[in-house]
Amino acid sequence: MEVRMDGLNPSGEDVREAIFKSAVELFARRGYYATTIRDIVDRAGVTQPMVYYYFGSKEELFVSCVKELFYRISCEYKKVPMEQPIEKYLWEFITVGNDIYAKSPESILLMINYIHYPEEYPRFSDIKELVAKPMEVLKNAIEYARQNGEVRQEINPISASMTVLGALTLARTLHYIHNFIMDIDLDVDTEFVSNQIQKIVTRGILSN
Amino acid sequence: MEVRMDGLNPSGEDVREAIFKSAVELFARRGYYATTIRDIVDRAGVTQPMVYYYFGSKEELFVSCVKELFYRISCEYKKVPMEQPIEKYLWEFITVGNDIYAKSPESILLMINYIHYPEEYPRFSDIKELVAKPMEVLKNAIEYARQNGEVRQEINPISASMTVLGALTLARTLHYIHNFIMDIDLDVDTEFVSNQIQKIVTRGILSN
Amino acid sequence: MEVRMDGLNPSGEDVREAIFKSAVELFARRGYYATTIRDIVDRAGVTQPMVYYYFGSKEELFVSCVKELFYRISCEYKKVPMEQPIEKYLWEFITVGNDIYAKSPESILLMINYIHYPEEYPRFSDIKELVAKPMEVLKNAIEYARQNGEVRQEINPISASMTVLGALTLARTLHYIHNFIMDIDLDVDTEFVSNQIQKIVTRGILSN
Amino acid sequence: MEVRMDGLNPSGEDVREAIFKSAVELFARRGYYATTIRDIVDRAGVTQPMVYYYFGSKEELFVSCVKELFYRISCEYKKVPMEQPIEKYLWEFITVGNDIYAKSPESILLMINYIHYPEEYPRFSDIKELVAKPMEVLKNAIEYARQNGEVRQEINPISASMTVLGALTLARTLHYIHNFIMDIDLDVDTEFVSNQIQKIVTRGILSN
DNA sequence: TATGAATGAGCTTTCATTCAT
DNA sequence: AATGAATGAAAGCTCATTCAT
Repeated sequence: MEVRMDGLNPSGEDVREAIFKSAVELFARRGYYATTIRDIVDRAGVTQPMVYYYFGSKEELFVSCVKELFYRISCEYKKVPMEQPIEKYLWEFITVGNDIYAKSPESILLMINYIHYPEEYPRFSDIKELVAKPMEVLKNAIEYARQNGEVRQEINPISASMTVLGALTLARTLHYIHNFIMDIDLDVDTEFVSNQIQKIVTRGILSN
Repeated sequence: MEVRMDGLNPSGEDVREAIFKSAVELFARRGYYATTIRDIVDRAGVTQPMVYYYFGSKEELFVSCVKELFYRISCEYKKVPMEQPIEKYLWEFITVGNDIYAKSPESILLMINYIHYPEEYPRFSDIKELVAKPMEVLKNAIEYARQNGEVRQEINPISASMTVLGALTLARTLHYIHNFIMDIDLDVDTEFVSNQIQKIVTRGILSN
Repeated sequence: MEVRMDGLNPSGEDVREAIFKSAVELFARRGYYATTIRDIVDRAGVTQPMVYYYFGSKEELFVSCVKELFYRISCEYKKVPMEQPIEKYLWEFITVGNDIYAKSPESILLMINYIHYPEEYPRFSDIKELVAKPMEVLKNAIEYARQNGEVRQEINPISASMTVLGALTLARTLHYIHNFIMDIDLDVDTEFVSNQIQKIVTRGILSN
Repeated sequence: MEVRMDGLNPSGEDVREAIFKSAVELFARRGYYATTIRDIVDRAGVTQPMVYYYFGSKEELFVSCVKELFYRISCEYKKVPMEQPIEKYLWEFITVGNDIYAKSPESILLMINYIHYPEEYPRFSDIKELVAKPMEVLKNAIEYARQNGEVRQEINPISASMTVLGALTLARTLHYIHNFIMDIDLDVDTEFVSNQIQKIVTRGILSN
């Protein structure tokens, strides 16, 4: 499997890419079991055996998607510099997630779902560390601020980061449901809610 | 013709109950599509047609489960009295959820999953209001405290309740994954984390 | 199984009668395999096991219906007196069938279907002679008229009776389809068509 | 890559054809509901999913069969030239049907059954016109002869054609039952009976 | 007589996957 | 690198029938 340096895809890689994209969207919206290979290839405009040629099986295709997305977002999160007030850090961290969600809600959704679905998705040990990465990045930043005395001692960094990510997760999910699936009672403006979450948590953890 | 005190039919309702219980557990852990009627009846120790006799179809069985669980937890949440400091209210609210989770994690999981799974589960318009209920109960309490001046004016009650519920949701899910599915990196002590969440949010929203 | 002399039915026989009636209607319209025991008992307002109590099985219920109907119509046909011009006889014979069809199209339909459906219905050797009876009655009348010189020698009575019954059968079926099932192109006035059939066949077989 | 002269796909269309043939035979003999997909594929020597690959569903397979057969026979009937004495026309018309019946009784049976079975078969509006076609062809010929004065004015062409087709239908059905299903009392020689029917009807409708 | 509850067998249909080309 | 055709296994569901009362 030849490694390519450029961003362009020859006809061959186009097929692979089309499958990948279509798979992410469908796995995200419908889940692993409710998504069929036919759905994926129809949307991608390719034939069924191509999935097996490029990815080996449905499961491997799924793993590829999840890994790739978790890897990408971890990278983005890591770019946020820790050497700044935790208040600002938090906001930038949240913004990174919001931007990705805005660009392709499915990417975020797939990750959310994967976490919130104990057994629905196939679980693979080599995904473990990837799944925990984003939360770890945030935890490290809060820990760092706590060592600086910026954050109260009694605050447990992992719980704090869980609070932030859990809140965002729910907000984005409800937003998605409201906008794309059904008119549930809660209309969520992600921008505004994100801001509120940041305010609440910041004040909740700051020292003075 | 044995007479029973509980109002249930001698054997009839037992079968129904067994199916229900087994369905909640499996739907919660595996999701709707990955759970088969055969799985459910095998675990319940009954035969397939019984599902159709008592519930009509897989979908109706699922709806029954979700409705019932959302209804039950809403009732519990509503019992928490609003006429007390928001700090205490929050703690009691969180405790109610934790207790249910402790008793039957699957019940909570199913509700969590149902919310976090845009299209995986079948969606039914008559579930809408039930799904939104728990969050509404919490929102009303925060709104009430805000009108009392206990909570800062700039705090938006819906966002605050989303923060609480989202955080708890993620905490419980990670706990479940860690304990029941796979040894993911984050070992979560729900008691402790709940306490932290309550602390952070309380401080984050209180007036002074 | 007590034999009853009167036409009244006690509550017991009511159930049996209700099942029978409902069965005839449904078997006639939907056929044997497309009619379920549930359909029958629902329409009859009784419970499923009653069918087995009174008739033993679905098949036996069906046999009862077919036998009974063929027997009844044979009796009616036999009442038409042979000692009259074949032209008049034919008309009376046709009229008997039309009257029954008018009163309960399903009775006639069931017989028609049973004949025209080689394997759809279960076949039972003891039904054989009953099925052939109506045609035999007509055949005998024509044979009688032929011996009298009223009908041409070259006419084969069985073929002639087949012509009459086949024509009537098709007419009634198309009438039924048109009126009860779907607006097929051929609107059939049974009275008028019967008259035509009688005219054509009479002239077709008469001597001079 | 073997090239075939008949335009059919090497193996592909063979499978399709085998399913079609087997379906016609079984639907004709047993009816729609008593025929299972398993029966069809077993007889055809193919696997179950092939039915869905080529026809989409049991119902669509059935529709294909009925449509195709009605279409074929209509075409044959239309080939009989109207510009000849109605006596000869009738004979040729009858012969066309007899030939097809001789070659594959099931084809004719399926059409007969479809007409004589009000609700047993699924009914589709787009089959309506096809079903009425053969009778229309015959009706037109008789109408034509009537305008020429060959047929009496008081004869209604539609009733006359109903007489012919109904008679033939019954004759063929009884023949089929006698020969293929059970030894019913009426042994029918289709050739002879057809001849009789033609004689009776011809004389029945002719002018002088 | 009558019933609510229960069942084994079998139905149509779909799925992930592979083969021959 | 790509495809049309094919398949074994299993899904959701229904049916005629029976059991316990």
